[in-house]
Amino acid sequence: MKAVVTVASDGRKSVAEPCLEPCPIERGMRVLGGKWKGSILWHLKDGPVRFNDLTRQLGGASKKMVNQRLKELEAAGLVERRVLSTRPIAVEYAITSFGRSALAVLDQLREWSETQGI
Amino acid sequence: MKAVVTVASDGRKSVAEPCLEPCPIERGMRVLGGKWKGSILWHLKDGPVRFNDLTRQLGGASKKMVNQRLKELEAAGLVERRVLSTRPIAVEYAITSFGRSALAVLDQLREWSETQGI
DNA sequence: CAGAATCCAACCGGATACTG
DNA sequence: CAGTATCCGGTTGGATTCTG
Repeated sequence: MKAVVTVASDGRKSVAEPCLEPCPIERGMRVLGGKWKGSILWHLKDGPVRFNDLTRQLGGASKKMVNQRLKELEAAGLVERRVLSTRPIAVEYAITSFGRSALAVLDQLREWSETQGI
Repeated sequence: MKAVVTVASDGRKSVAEPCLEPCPIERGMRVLGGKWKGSILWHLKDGPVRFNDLTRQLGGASKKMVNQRLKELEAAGLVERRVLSTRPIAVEYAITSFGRSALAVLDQLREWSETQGI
């Protein structure tokens, strides 16, 4: 079994062991599912967003929460973290091309939710 | 705020408060996302499946787990529970037309997972 | 601004044993 | 067969405070 070690933008390594679920639905859910992850990705589709802006746009998610999910998304390669050299520091998060490939799925989920009145 | 009270097949009431998230992605995820929920739905697409069969097919999910998720899916109207009058008792779970409407989303998730090698 | 650190209650989910 | 009951360690996530 080969673990996937990812080096995040802050230099720390995270060990994301590959999801061994036989069901592709389940594997996909582990990446896109869960609280906030899909929404975060969705909110980045029109361009990079700053950390605090993102937190506010999600309305109801704590900073801690958003930060955790962002790290997971970054480790999975769906999102990119960029530090802007300003004072005070600004950080923006951008969706990667891989992340963008997931938007089709999310868009259908959005459509489903809306047409079904969820 | 109006809570949605559902009466399950065992007669017990469950109070599923409506998801108030402004983001449709998030609302959809609360219904389809989370561990095993998508997979369960997916495994019912070709016809009703018995409880123990389902548990085995998911491989790795405990009975307790599957049962909980099934109750949630039933409360949300995606799945129907049918008791077959046999000895010993048999129970099968079938996907509803509403549940079937979600299969398109799940199928795209499956395709995404597979093409992206997830 | 963008987090990190800490505390803590609530929930989750596995294991096991039991039931009609 | 299809659950329920109980125990229990681990994780989650909110609130709050602190920092470069």
